[in-house]
Amino acid sequence: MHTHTKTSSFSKTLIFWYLQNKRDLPWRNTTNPYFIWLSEIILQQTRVNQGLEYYLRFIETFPSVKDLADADEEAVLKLWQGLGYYSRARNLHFSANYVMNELNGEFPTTYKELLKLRGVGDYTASAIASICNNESTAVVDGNVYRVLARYFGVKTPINFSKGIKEFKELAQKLIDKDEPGNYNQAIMEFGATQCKPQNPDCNNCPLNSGCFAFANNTVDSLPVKENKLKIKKRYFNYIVLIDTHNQTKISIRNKKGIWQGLYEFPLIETSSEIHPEELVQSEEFQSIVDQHNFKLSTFNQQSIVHKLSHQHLYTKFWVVNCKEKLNNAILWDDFENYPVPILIHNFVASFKDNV
DNA sequence: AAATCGTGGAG
DNA sequence: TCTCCAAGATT
Repeated sequence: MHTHTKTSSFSKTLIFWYLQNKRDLPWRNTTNPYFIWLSEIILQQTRVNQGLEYYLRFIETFPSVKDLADADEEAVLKLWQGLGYYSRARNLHFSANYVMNELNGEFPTTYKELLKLRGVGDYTASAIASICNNESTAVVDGNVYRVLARYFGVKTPINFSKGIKEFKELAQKLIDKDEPGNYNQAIMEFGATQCKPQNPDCNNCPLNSGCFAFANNTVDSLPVKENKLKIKKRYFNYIVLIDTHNQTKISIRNKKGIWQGLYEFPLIETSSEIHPEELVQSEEFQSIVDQHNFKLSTFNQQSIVHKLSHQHLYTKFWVVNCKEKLNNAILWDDFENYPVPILIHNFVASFKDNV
């Protein structure tokens, strides 16, 4: 069989499968580029089940790109809370303003113009352009790597520039130019529900007759990913102040790194777990707490290990009762208005239950 | 160009 | 429990 015939039937089979098996998802009932953009940003590195409720909340809260642009960045982060990779939310808000101010409020639909939006890379620009503008720009996401690596037996590692380039070129050859949007969504949906990472049902697969990995029994080892992720351990000590007026103190993370733009309790980071006496005597603690007017009680003897993709945060929440009214503090009742990492959110939720 | 950015579900 | 990894982008 000639390659052209094989690739053509590959794409047609995918689209045929898709039209019969696609899930009914809200962003599949529109080609409004603003909505498609929202869905694509939300779904970056995020499962459909996790992103779905966020999408519904975002289109309800911000029905148009103008509504999003007019909002405070903090409000966008608050709506994003719990979804992770918070730069997506900040870039989303920045790009909404860019569309309003530089593009006269008209959301772009061409691959080239979409790439200019902060937070929109090759994948997202390809997705929106194919769905909203019928452009033959092939998407390459985690699903596409897997489907192509298995079907065509591509063993190039997918997490280095060589593999990224190679898979993009292959995907671009395969795209159905008559219906690029359907093709792109088809191969992703196929990867998500049929050609799954683990235990795919290969015996009941419309593409198994031409699949390299199925024929060679290498489904489990494709795609190839060279993972040398180093997990760093960090030790966080949050100072949870409680004063005589139902107040506490929070601060914003305004440096680069994790959780930029989110709030947290005053933080003392140490190089290892620290004893209460040592903590109380430290300069940092004394700059946060008035030396003569507090009583310390640890909330958790055992550190809470909060696991990020490449950091493990060994966290203790040190509850400190203050005997007078704090300055520059917020009411506990206002706490829920601030965007916070899920680690902080969970602590406050359990803390409330225990009081 | 490799490291860095969250969170949660599945097996 | 532990590992993988999910509609990636940025630097």
